[in-house]
Amino acid sequence: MQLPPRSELNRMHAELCTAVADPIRIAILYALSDGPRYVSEIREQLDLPQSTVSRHLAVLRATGIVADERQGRKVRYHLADHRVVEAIDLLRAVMADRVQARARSIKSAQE
Amino acid sequence: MQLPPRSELNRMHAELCTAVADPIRIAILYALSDGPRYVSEIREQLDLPQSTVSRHLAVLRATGIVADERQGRKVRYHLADHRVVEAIDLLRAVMADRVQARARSIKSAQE
DNA sequence: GGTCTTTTTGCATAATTAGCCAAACGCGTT
DNA sequence: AACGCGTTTGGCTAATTATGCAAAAAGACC
Repeated sequence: MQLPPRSELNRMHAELCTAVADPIRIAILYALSDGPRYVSEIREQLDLPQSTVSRHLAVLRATGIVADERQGRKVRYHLADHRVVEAIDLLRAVMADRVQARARSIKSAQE
Repeated sequence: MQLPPRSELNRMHAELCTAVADPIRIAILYALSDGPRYVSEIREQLDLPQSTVSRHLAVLRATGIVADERQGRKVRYHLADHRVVEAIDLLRAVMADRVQARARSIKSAQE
């Protein structure tokens, strides 16, 4: 099998990025980074309609970022690859730096 | 100044992720990871309409991922924070592993 | 089979985004 | 000031995505 062309790889790459580019999905990923969770636990923690949580989990599942396993009538989700959380942590650090820099500049402008 | 609530941080975080969640922007970021580039160079390398490249650069600029500086009539762009490329590299590795795993499973199914 | 619990899905609506062409803008040159 | 080059933006269309409610599925238990 030959490798896909670079543009195709970029498309798949973007698909992966798109999956983590949502506030709710980010919250879900951080919840899962502490360990496996049932859908109901996530729903409770985020205080969102069941269907909303389920859809977002479906997006993450479709891209292979998380995996699920039935446990009786519940479904438990867990991270499939921890590097995804590492990646969004990196971006979060970038963002945190920016927020902090902005706070500093506001403060100095007030003095 | 007090920190924004977590949901607000997640929203900003997602904004950052959204900015990198596009095949063209990923290609641009990789081009810039080698060093600063003029818009015309990027346009040429990616073989896209000028306006398309410009819009994507505007998205990256708006989120602070890249910065620009005029050089005569040209505009040169460069990465503002190298960690963004590190982050997408991590995701690219995850994707590459998945592509490879799929290739292996196809191959073994053919045997 | 009927019922309760947990999760997913159908459907309709609202909002966001990409894309291109053509017009405008900014800057250097004559 | 007129022209040319490089870049951005206005305006429109097409496509994608999120959302919530209500209905359906899947499993456990009687």
